[in-house]
Amino acid sequence: MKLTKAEWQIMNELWQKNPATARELMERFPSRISWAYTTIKTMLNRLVDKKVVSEQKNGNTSFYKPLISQRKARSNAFKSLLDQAFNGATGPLVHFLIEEQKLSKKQRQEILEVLQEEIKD
Amino acid sequence: MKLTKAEWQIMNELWQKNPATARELMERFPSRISWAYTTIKTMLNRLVDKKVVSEQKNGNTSFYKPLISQRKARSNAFKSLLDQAFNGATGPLVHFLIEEQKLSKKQRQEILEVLQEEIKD
DNA sequence: TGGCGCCTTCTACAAATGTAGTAAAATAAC
DNA sequence: GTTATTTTACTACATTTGTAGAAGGCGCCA
Repeated sequence: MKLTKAEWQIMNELWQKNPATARELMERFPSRISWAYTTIKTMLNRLVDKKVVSEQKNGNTSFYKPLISQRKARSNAFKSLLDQAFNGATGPLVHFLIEEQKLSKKQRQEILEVLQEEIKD
Repeated sequence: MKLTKAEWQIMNELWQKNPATARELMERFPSRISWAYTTIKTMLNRLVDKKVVSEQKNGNTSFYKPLISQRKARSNAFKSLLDQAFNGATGPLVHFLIEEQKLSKKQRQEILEVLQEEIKD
């Protein structure tokens, strides 16, 4: 299930506050995102249509919950990027990651630690 | 400059064969992509509009060239993913990469080496 | 010199995306 | 109860994306 940019913004909050109402989400958005309330509702409706989010009414108000995990969504997005831009190969991506100085020294150090941990087995 | 999925398919070939005519690109596409010739032309036109590709006519025929490097395009795409799905943090991505077993042991080892090299300074 | 085949430019059109307004219904506040 | 506030459901509309057909122009061969 492919999420659009705007949908990601919604989902990113929804994963944090789960379940949430439209207004709650609205309030949580960083100030750079200033959508009309109805815009958020529209997005949520579409996400419900896409079966990415569930809607549960309590009285007149809808509560929304993510139906896919952030992990899963990330996995999908990651895989798309890989297929699309890196010909499906992790190798080039990783090389790229490293060579492009996308990583600060600190980040490298961090990864190194994770890796060392991982590799130990 | 954001590329769409279809645009990536074009660009992926164009980076390989540069410059290329629309028909050349068409012939290079893997069989799973079977676009009408005019579809390709449309995509190319849009890429030219977006200033991602240049068009040079030789007689009646257009030759196209990428105006951005594959590397740069990848960098952009990567950064978008990072912002969108990983809150801009490389850390989670890498964690994810590792945990999801996207990386073989060999790849991990390889990265480790690169990183160690890098960090030494 | 009339076709044939290929190239180009224009135009088209449905689906997806971003963004919201309106009106009516439900709820809260007095 | 009446008013103010919130929420929902519907509708709207421009842009972008995916996909391509139609029509006209040019070179080449019979």
